[in-house]
Amino acid sequence: MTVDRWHHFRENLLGWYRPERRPMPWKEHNDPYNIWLSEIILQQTRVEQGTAYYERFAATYPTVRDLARAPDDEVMKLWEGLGYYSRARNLLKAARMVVDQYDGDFPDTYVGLLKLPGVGPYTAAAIASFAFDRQVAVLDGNVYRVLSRYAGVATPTDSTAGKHQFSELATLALGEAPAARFNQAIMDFGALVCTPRKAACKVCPLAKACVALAENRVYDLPVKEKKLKRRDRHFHYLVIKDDSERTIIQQRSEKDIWQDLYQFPLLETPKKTLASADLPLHPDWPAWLPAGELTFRKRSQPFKQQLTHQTIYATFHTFHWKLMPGSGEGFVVTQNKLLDNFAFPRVIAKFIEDKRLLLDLF
DNA sequence: AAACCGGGGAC
DNA sequence: GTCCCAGGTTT
Repeated sequence: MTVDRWHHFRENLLGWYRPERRPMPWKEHNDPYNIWLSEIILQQTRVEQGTAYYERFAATYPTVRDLARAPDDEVMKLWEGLGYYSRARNLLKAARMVVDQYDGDFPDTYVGLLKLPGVGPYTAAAIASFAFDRQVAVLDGNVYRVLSRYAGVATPTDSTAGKHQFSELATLALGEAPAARFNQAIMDFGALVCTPRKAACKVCPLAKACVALAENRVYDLPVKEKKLKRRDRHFHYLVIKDDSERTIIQQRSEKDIWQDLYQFPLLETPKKTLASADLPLHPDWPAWLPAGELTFRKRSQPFKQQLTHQTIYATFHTFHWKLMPGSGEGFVVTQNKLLDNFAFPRVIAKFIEDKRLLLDLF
């Protein structure tokens, strides 16, 4: 790929770009806090899905100091439903680091930004260029696709060699172009023109020099080498009610999915089938829960929750406990109406929502 | 280098 | 069903 071809790439990409073609609230800002907030929310998340969350976070926490003093549970609740919850934990850690160690000012270099938890190569480049006008190229899923096709590079993008090679290509492509505008442009271009399927090659301003198009390899690029492996998991939740509109929840602490979110007491089994009457025999049945004092009420149909690497089948077993204690080790007794204050995995939030619609519980 | 971490939407 | 999304961290 010659210098001339990257010049052509740059000029035609910038000629194509119109910021208003893909409106985003954070395009109106150039302050690091709003840029950082939007970039964390958008990691592995579609713009359409993340925008509402960004609006809520920006309204609730107008400055990094507001965010830094927010309670953990409140931030997790605001993040509920967005997934990849380590982002929310790192969001708070980073906000507190900026306030405590940087006097409320974000680092203004790529390397400095990389020190913040939850900020990797992409996000550091995005903030450095958008907020501080640094000359660094972003490398996200859109950029991999656009560059691999334009240059005809089949090196797997999820390999170490691929990340290196495409990082160099991105820097070549950027050249001396205005970095913020170029980075916005190439990502919008990947999202609107050079899309994974049904790419708009017939109207593409880069078609003339696109290697993949010339060699009819558009849909063979980019290449990924890792295959997706899935496993099934079967969760049995214990929904325990008493006579005064209370129920029992606990916070997940294991290094597993949904860390720090809340749930009903959980028993996991290798197989889908498990009679409600056999639940107390499960090795993980809580020691603080006297099976003899519980009355079984009903079991739900399995709820299916598809995650990227796991398929969760969740069954909810409802019991009545007449003499429920007020508190205990490792669990929380809460009024049903206060469940709204806790962040739950989607599958549990859906169960609660269903029950409320049926005026059945909660 | 490989595994792990969510949820939703397009096809 | 499969793939992808304004990726990052841990093992």
